[in-house]
Amino acid sequence: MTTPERYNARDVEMRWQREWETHGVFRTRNEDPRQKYYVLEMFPYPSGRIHMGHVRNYAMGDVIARYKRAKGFNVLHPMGWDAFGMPAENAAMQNKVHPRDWTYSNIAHMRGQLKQMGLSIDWDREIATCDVSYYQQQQRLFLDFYKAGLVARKTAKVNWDPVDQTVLANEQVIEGRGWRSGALVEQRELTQWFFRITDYSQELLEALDGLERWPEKVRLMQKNWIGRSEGLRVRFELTGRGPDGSSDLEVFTTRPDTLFGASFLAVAADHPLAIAAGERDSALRDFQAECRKLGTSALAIETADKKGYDTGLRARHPFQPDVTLPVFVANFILMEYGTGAIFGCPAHDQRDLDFARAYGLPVTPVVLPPDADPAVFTIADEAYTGPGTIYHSSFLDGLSIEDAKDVVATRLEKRALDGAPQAERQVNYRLRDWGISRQRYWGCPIPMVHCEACGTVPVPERFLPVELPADVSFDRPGNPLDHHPTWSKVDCPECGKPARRETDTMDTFVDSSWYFARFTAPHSPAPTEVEAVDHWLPVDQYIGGVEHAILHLLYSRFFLRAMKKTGHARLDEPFAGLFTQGMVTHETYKDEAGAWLFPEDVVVRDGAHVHAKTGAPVTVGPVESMSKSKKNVVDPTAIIESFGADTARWFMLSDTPPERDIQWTEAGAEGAHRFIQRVWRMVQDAAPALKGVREGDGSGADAETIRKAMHRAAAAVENDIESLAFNRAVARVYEFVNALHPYMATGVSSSDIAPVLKKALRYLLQIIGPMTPHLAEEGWAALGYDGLLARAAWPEVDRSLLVDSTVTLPIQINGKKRAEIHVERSASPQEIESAVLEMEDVRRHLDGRSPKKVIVVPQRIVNVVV
RNA sequence: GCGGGUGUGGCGGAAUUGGUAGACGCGCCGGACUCAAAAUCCGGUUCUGGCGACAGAGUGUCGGUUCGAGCCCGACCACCCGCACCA
Repeated sequence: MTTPERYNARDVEMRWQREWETHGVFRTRNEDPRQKYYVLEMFPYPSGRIHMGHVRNYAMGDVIARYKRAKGFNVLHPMGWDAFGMPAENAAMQNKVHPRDWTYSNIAHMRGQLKQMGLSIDWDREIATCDVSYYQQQQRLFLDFYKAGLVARKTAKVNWDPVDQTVLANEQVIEGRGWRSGALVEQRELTQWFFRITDYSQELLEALDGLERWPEKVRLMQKNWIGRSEGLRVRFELTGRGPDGSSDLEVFTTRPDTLFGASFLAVAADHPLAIAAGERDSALRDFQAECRKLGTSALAIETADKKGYDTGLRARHPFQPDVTLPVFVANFILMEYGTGAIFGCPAHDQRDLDFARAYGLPVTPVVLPPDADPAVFTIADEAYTGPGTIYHSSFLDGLSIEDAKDVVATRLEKRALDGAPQAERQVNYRLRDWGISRQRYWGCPIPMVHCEACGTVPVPERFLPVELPADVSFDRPGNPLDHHPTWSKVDCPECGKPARRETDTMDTFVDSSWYFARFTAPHSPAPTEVEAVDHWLPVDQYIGGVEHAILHLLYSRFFLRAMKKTGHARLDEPFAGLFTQGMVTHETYKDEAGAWLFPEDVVVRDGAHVHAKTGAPVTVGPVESMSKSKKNVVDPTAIIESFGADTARWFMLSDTPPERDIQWTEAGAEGAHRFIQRVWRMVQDAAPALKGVREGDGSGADAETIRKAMHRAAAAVENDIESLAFNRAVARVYEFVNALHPYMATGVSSSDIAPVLKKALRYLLQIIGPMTPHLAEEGWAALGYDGLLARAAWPEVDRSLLVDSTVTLPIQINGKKRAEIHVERSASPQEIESAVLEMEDVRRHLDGRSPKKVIVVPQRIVNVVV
């Protein structure tokens, strides 16, 4: 046996990457007549370096892309950059580098890193959302949406960071403070641009049912986020005029059946009625200020007492004219939901109960739990929200909750108050319109102009793109576009008089809401080419982190609908199949002083973790997802340079199911590398002898064994990749290699085996091709096959070899396995039964007893019951 | 609080969906090769008892259905994730 030198992964990988590129193997044409397959991984933010999460994500996507290509599909597998956003501006402020330069140099570096991974990407379709050619099309979409009534400008409460002088997204507010500045975030009323996503609430909800290849978890999260609830808007007549002149107060409720249990009304601190009342009551104003200050963090909500302020107003109960209810301003009512006002039924709502107890309001149960005694049933400190029968409720007595809701609604709908129905059935959603205004520089400018005479005027298409100015400064807080001396000065497109350009830019989630469509015709002078969108979408398999379960995935679903409405697409749903992969984790390390340590600074000596340089003891902490703050990160480049991309890819696919978190370990990486070396050695050792051999079936029992092994491996891996069970596919490859291994030494020179051995090695290379493409390509060439493996078809599977003609059946006696029997696959139950009862082992366990029953499941099991 | 998920050897995890629990990998133990080490190769590795054939126990806990349960049903425990004053 020859002992070749070790496999030099870096040389080999670079060589094949060049080869693929020269031959344009991964370039995809829209006109290709083969069936299409669109596989997409969520595109990265160009932070500067790829991390292990990217490696995992893109390794999975690449397996699918290469596999589908081998299966004869015309595969679209593009890559781009989610390139706008705050980090570029932070870098500009900290390092005096222009966001554009910072971003594009990051992209260049990361593109190189991704190419090192050997991904089968059509780089001709690469896009960055900060390219003018991209964002000008986005401006066009915005204008079309505007014309179609999908854009609104309205005033809303936003998180305002007083130090950075900018709006922050909810995710950027941590414990009530700006994530960057650490300043206490204020709630401000600002006029902002919105997309009318709520127009599609019902549709987005209903269509979730059709997304069968989405994780149930994500569909549920979206469903809860949209938050549909059916209820009733009820107007309560005030006994006098409200401070704002109103004569009634409208509340929203999902429990009209409990109306007879109402003991108060409450409105939000920002409710118009409350604001009007506050104008003549300074104590109320203080209370309102206190409410606004109240944090929205989980802890604040958990611990905050229910507080209220009696306005002195009284409202009439709709069905009990002589009963009046006090109207409070309360700290637990949200202006954003429903009408910003409720009626409180303490007996059947915990918050209302807490409130009622605090203010001494009556607690009247009106729903009697099943089997409860009405004479005894009382509410203590827990509201009753379960099922039951209505009582203490006049004409509703004896009805079910559902029936009572309907009766109340029907009665109040028919009754007029000030000439309008007193109540109206209403479906309410939690989903809010999508505020897209950001007071930032590094984003897509909103193509609008504010004119004193004409109002808000859209920029005409012929003036697009509205380009970001290059000369901006970051030497003071706030939006650099606002500080720019000339940029916002523009003539009104309608009247020609001096006007002001909109200086808000779009939320970066807008950029990522349609990039998947842009990939289908990335160089088009229009946002999309409808034919191309039609051809490629929906994405057959989308892969990314579950952290986007709501925002990005919901926005994209809305966006494609909006694009359909404006003629840029013809379908509703962007992603037919969604897969959310787990995170990459690593052990954490701390030194004696409690400071975090990088994994490369930690070594194991004599079974103990110590600092690599100082030898000081190191504490091993819990395994957590890789993060810079805890320093438990491993740089993919370091791994690729020492072990090669195939090792990194193989590791990421091995062992752990792709939806779960995977722990990166040094030992695991070495194990993966060992496998790469093993396959390489196996192929290289065999290649000289096999190169001239003609593939065939071989003859004899060993050849038969090999043939079965290869067809089974191919069938199994195919099945595993189709179901995204990469860890199982890996295990099947190991099994196959283990099965082949004993034959390698002598088989290559045996005329019985060599032909089938060669074929088996070809199968092996084709099977591992999607996962470790460089290794496979190297072996393909070594064995003398023509062309590139990357272009080769998936091996054909002979189904007849997948089953043996004989089977081994376990024999249980009273459910315990006691023996096995080898029988023809076709053996009849009767034959098996009599053979089993003859067996020595069986007789011994029967110990003279005669079986009560013998259960024979053909090709499965035999169970003898005594 | 509401919703969802997970629980299998020392570890990551398999188990054709009710039919041989622990595939495959990591780790560990032993052996071969070597002056030695690395690499590689061979063997072993759920636990308990036994030299052994073998026997007993075993998939978070308790109970149930079944000839047969990791898988189905009921009750519970632990951990993880999402949402959360949504009326």
